[in-house]
Amino acid sequence: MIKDYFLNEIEAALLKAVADKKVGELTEYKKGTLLVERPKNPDFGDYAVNVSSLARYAKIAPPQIANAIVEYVSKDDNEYSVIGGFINFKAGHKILSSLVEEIFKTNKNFGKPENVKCEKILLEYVSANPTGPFHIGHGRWAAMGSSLANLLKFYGHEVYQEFYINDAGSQIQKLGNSLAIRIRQELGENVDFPTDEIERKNYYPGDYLIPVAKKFIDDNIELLTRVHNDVSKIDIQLLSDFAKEEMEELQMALLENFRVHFDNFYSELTLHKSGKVEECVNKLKASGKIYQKDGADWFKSSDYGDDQDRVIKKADGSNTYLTADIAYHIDKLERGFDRLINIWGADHHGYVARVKAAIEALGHDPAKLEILLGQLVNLVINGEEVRMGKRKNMVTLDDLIDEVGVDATRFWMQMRNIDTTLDFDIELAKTNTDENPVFYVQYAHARACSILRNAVSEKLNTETGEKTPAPLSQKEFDDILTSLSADMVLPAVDTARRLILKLEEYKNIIKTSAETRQVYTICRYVQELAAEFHSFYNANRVITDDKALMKARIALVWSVKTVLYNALEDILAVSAPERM
RNA sequence: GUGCCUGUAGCUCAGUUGGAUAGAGCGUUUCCCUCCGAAGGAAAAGGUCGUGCGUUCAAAUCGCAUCAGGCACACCA
Repeated sequence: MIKDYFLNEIEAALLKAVADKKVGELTEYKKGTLLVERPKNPDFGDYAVNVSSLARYAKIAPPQIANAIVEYVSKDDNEYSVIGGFINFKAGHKILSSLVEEIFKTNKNFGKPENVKCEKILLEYVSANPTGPFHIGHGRWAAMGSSLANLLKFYGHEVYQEFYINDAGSQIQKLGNSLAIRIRQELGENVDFPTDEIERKNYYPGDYLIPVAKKFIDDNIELLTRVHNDVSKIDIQLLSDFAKEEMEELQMALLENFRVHFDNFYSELTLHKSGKVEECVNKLKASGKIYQKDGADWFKSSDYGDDQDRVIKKADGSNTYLTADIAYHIDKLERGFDRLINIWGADHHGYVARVKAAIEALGHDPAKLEILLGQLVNLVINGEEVRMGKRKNMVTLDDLIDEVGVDATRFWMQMRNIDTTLDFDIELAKTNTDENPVFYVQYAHARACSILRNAVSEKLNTETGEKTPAPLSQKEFDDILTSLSADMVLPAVDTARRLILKLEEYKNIIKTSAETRQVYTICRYVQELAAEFHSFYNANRVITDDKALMKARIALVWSVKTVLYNALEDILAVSAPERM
């Protein structure tokens, strides 16, 4: 990266200057104390280093230090200038043109860091209950999680994506009971969900079980005849399982449509059935961190930083949700992953301490578990926030995608920092295309493709009917793609410095984005690159009579197209159309 | 009451382990297509970085306090 190159030059020069005692009283320099930054004012240069922090040891003024360092720098065709305590750096043509060559050589792999220590990562996200359709919040985790997986893989890790199905517990009974009511309604009985608020909480009154009820009736004509349409005679477990499977199918289909591809769906139920939960409880008991109180078994999680102890086995002998979750995380670790990354909604933040506590109590390293807490999504309709909840007529993720499309939904869901509450303005995302950043970026890609098409197409004058030959023959164009050298880019460098620097930035964005798990920086980057490209396009003609210049600019356009495509399609899973 | 997240332009948000004149999009105003996609570009206006103290050469960034909003505080899942 250019910034690394620059820092290396500065540090090497500084060490030489120190050795020659030219930096006041400074006698040693530890690499890494100087930081490269972006000058606020681009006129100063492309990158800068502030040496002021050395002043207290050198006992001379920062400008003197800066000048001393620059004396020792090997400049090549790059520019170095000193303003105050800053050493500014302006990349020369060599660096810039070879960057374009690098994009051509690496293509799909442009920006992939080298020498990454590959970790085997289990990324768990969404993990919804199979009791209903996804709501909008799930969409955020689905989009972010799948893109994070793409990013981490590209970065060089091995990523296994898993969805934990919460298919155990009382909620499944609730689901079965709710389906029973819907079936009875379909069979013509005059029944409905309880109107009492507290009673109603034992049911899922959403409309979504109506089609499930219809399907159940179609599939079970014999059974219904046998019981004379008396639904109460049907085993409730049968209804629960039926509804659960239907919901799971719906969820899985939606995920695929949303370009989210899990490697595994892990059923909580199988965890209980396999005895792993019980095994886990026994191990915890053996560790001596369990005590009895009020007839329940308590885990002393407060010994590991939790603010209070937690029940692991209820007085009635059944396990809590936490118990299964502990067993699940232990199972993940035993499957040999180096790192577990979970995306959880912020409403689950209370669970972080207790799960980590249990991991530690069972002899594993809690630092292996990394939990990304995401703030929730608010839906904004007509400028008003609509609280999301599991209630009737809620807007489902499915509805949202129908209205807005997969591309826009994915982009909007991940364009904000995970720490901030996301306001999803449905009107804005669906009606107002020009306020939609995803269109802006896609437009840049389509425009780049269009220029590349025009470069090899003959032109027809609609008035005279005359044809002018293509600016470049297909062979000339292919030659650029197959054997572009840095020298060929040189004619375009002066008018494209900002664009090339922005392309270069992609390498750094990939690195920091992957290391901090913040995919939204890629959404921002892609908008910035699009803006630079639009600006470049308006200021410079790509297809011109100067063939060398044209080829150089074609190479740039191709580079932009490639980087946009890689970021959109391969990481964000947003389509990069060639025409719009 | 306790814990976590947030507070930056009229609105939505950036601000890279503290650095030069705090940035972008939308909205407002003014320009730019006989020529590669105007779904675009160039420019202007718009700020006490919630507030107050502190740390230091330097604070939107770090610490403390405080105000405001969100989320969570189960032998539910």
